[in-house]
Amino acid sequence: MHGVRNRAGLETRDRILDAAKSVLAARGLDGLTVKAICDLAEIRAGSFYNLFRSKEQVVLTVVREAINAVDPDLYGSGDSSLSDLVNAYIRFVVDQPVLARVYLTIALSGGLTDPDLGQRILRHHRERHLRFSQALLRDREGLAESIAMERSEALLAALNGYAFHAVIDAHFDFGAHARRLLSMEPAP
Amino acid sequence: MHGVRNRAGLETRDRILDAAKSVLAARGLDGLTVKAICDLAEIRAGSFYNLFRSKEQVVLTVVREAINAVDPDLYGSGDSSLSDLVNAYIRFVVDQPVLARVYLTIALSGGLTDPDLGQRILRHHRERHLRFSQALLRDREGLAESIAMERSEALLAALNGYAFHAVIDAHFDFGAHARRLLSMEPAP
DNA sequence: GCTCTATTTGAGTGAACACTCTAATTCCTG
DNA sequence: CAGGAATTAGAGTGTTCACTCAAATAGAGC
Repeated sequence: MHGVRNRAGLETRDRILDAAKSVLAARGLDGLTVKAICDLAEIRAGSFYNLFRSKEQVVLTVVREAINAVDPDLYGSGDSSLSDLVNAYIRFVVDQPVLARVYLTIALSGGLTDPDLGQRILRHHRERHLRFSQALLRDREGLAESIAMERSEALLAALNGYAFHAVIDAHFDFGAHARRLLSMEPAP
Repeated sequence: MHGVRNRAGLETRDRILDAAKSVLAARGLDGLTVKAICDLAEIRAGSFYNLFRSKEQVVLTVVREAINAVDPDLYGSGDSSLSDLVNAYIRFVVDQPVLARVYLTIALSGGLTDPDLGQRILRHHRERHLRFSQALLRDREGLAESIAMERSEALLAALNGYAFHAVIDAHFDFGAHARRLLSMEPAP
């Protein structure tokens, strides 16, 4: 067999990524050092650099995971309702607060250091806006497309604003607020 | 006269704060080093530490300035309309994008390193929510207070979400989107 | 012009950082 | 069980960081 040749390496790789996420949650992007990751993963620096080319590569991997987590069925059926999409967002923020914080942090500070990353995040945001618009159009038949674009963009902005609040305030009930946004949408 | 004894020191202090804001805008919180500040302000490290106890103190000073900038008339007449408040927010984000980015960055990463700062930002957010609610109540007579709280909170969240978008996307027209939020509010 | 304080200088310190390298070890494969 | 590749250990490298400090300078008040 060839597939299990690097089994140990894959396990270590997961430990590194888990440790990186924990450190990011506890100490932020500034506190994310290779030493901190290695200490938590109980490995030495040599192993780290055997599996990752740089610390930045670990961050990028975690961010990619965060982006996929917020849109679990990006390549799914494509006929979700608006509340499906909002509920997916709620699940992401509530179940994976660490990744939510990482995502926002990288979006803010990553755009400066790595233009590609900034572009990727913007593209992801535009795709999500499109999905929300299309879902709203399906929910409310007869709604003008321009109005749907406008309303879904505002809804998405409010969700992002609430997500921001949730990240900086552990006591904030993100789920309740997000669901309330849905009920504020004018009925069909 | 005693008041002009430290004139030179005050000038240098301003140069340091201006330089810090420029560096923050160009390179983010990670790129903010004492050396970068001193180079831009054309001073040596000794002068820096003659006027500030630490780099953190400079950051805190800049953040306090940002908080005051977003609420220019915090202790003003207290009878502003909702559009007044939104316009003040727009002016802040459009005219001072540097401070806007700093504010969001600090809110995200600062809460971890300095709990006081996180508390301060949350308190500021709550105060702003109250002002928005009261303005909405004045605009729409007969509106239930709980509904006003809910709607103004959603509006504020959307504004914050749009501000986030503006910070990571230079081409985003924040003013237009923010004003559109106002027109989406149900008429009186 | 003298004095005294505020200010600036610039070399220096130690710690922390990301990352490298070689030798040892583990463990799959044949 | 032997060969070899994958993995790991851990000391080490050079850089950058925030911050210090003794000495030089500047400038206001008498």
